[in-house]
Amino acid sequence: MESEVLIVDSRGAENRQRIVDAARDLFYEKGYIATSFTDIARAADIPRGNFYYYFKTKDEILIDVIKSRLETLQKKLLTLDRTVSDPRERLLRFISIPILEEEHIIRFGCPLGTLITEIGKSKSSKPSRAVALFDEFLGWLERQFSNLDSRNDPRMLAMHLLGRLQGATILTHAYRDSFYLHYEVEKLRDWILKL
Amino acid sequence: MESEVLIVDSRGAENRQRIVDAARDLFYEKGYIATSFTDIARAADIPRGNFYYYFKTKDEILIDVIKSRLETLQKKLLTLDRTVSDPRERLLRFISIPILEEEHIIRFGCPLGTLITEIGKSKSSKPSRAVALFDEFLGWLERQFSNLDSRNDPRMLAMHLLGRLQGATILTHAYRDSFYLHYEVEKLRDWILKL
DNA sequence: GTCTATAATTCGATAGAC
DNA sequence: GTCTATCGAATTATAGAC
Repeated sequence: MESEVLIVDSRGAENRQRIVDAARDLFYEKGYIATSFTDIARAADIPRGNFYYYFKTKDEILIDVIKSRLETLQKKLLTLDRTVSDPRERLLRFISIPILEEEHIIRFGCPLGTLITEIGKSKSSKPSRAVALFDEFLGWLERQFSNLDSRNDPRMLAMHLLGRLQGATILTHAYRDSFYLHYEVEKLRDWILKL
Repeated sequence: MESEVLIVDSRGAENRQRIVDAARDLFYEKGYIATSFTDIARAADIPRGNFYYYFKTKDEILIDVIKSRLETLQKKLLTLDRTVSDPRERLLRFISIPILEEEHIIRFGCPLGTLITEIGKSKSSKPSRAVALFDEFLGWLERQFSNLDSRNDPRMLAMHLLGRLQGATILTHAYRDSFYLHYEVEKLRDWILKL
């Protein structure tokens, strides 16, 4: 055993992160309600008893999962901002993301859309938290459309784009087939190029 | 007490229907998984014990709920076929349905879309049963588009229309606001008129 | 901070009296 | 066909030893 260990703080923080990562995957694959504490504990390889040290309720985990999804999303969009300067090209890159995630979408739908829809049917203030994920998308899209200097309201163009992708995603998930997703993304490409 | 009673068969069939009706509403408002037998029994005003005489499992109820939704849908589309002869006019009537159901969509989303999405994440053969609801829509839409004699594949046009409505519905439900639904339906109207 | 044992509740489901 | 009583399994959650 070496006297120097690089991983200094292998306590709390790491376990907590493991739980959030596991929950994030399970909420996506099985759904929020269908996922039990036992499921998460097993996936994160953390004993059920110890589990409660980190999270008291499922809602608390959900909040962190949403935060995690938000951070991932922000990083992706920031990368797009940095590597691509033309807003039109950014949008084209954006709509190709579902194609890249094709296999997951066929099996589980959109990670954001299905979560927001499911949470939307519950009471409490959870829905408004989840919708922050769409806000992030729409804010970014709105900025790109603004820079395209179109005659149309950029907010509406943003919602139109997001809505069509969500619709294509639902059909892809429902029919377990991505042929329509490809078709719709092609149509969106044409639409963006004409703006 | 009168010797003649008009309601002759107040047994099985009626109770069964009450259960399906209650389950149908609850699955829509709370979601399938979140709805318990107790919820349905209470809403249908049928004792939990007696409940099992009609349905053994939750899946069996789901099958009948899907059947019920399918019948309602078929009736609506049949009525459209009978009262409107022009396929273009039929399509315009069709896309105005979500507007008529606006309040429900804001609160609970699309009754078909949210069910299919939720069921889609479960195992077993349930998903394919639920997708029959989309099939019904798409079949009808396809026939209308065929009669418009367009250059495009009617199946793709049907999916495009359904997808855009589903997308608009998701955003309406997520943001608890129908302004975008109105905007999108207007755009669809223009699109249909140009076909 | 880690883990076991277990409480408390809810759920789907059954048996059997009426 | 109606209803009560209840079972077994699963789930959230806690108390407390280490």
